[in-house]
Amino acid sequence: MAIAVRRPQRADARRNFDALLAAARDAFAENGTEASLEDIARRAGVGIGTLYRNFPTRQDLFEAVYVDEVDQLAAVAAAVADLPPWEALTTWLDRFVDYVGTKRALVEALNRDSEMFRACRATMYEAGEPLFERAKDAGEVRADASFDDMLRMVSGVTSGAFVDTAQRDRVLGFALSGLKKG
Amino acid sequence: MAIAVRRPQRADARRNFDALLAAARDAFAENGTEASLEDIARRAGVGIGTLYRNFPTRQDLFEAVYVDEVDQLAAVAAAVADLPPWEALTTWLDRFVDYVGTKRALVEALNRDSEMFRACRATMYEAGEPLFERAKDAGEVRADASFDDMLRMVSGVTSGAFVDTAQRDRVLGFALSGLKKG
DNA sequence: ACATTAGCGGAGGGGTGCCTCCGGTACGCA
DNA sequence: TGCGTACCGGAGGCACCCCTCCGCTAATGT
Repeated sequence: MAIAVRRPQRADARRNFDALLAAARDAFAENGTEASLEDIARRAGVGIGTLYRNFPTRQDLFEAVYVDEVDQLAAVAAAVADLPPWEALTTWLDRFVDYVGTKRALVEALNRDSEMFRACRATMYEAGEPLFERAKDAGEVRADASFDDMLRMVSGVTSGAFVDTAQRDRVLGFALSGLKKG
Repeated sequence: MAIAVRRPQRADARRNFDALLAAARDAFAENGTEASLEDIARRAGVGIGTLYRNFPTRQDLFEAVYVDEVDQLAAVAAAVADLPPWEALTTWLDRFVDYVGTKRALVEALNRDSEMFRACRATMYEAGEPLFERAKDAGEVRADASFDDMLRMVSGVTSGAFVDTAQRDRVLGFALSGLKKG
């Protein structure tokens, strides 16, 4: 998957570029997709003009952040490949949840449409779907559920509000057990 | 449960009050809690000043709308009381979902804190929890789940994004089946 | 060391939203 | 019908955000 915005050549420019990306990641995590661009520039210690030069549209910035997140998620999938089917799947989902919990921008993006998002979604599916299919083949997952169903279920439950983490995990457990065969 | 803001006396004032409430309901449904107050006044065909006179804070307006919604939900609970336990529960939840689907403000409110919200939550629990406990007593629902768990699970799943209604219902079905005994 | 030029950053114009304030309107009562 | 007043509505001040433009700064390469 090709990065859409390529890092600038000059050292100072590269520094700014990276600072913006980091600031944007934080801001999107805190405030969702609607985070203020001026605030992001401020956090990055950079002029608003610099932000716009590197990322002409909000979409561009968001995509740049999003690519990173998806890549990390794909990496986790590879790391759990040798666990038993159901464990591998839930372990990956645990990571997915931890990950997504603080980054609701990612969830909001699940339904965006653009070249880039389709590519990212493809990457995520390539990473996670084999885990899902393996669990299904092992007879651990009901046959009428799809990977997409599961992802949406998990991100739905996760993005809701809970009294504490324990409740969230418990509820997520209930929901997942509804996905198991039987 | 006492209504916080009482309807004005004069006929024109009462008209405006009701128009504002209706406009606010729509606006909150469309845009969530963040809906623009000026837009609400505009929809109601009323000056912004009138809005502020009736509802000094956004919270006041929101609460006034919220009270209505909760009352309607409570009414539905009474209507399903004579179905078999599990059916009664899921029927109520179906209504809850339909209801909440177009009114995300209500979901956002699940975690708010204020005199009024506590009261509303109490009302909703009084309405729905008996259905839940009945299903549990009938051995249809796992013992380690609470009504609160269920509500949050359902509203989480529901508030997520889905390809179509069919997927949403399917996924909701999976999640609910995870709540069943076994 | 210095010229070139990529890159910087913030002022500023336009838009929207929040909330207050007060001159004017029209409702309800006699 | 006419009066007093409850109520109206929007202008206006402030804050924030988006995005563009351009004079200035400093990284780079020779």
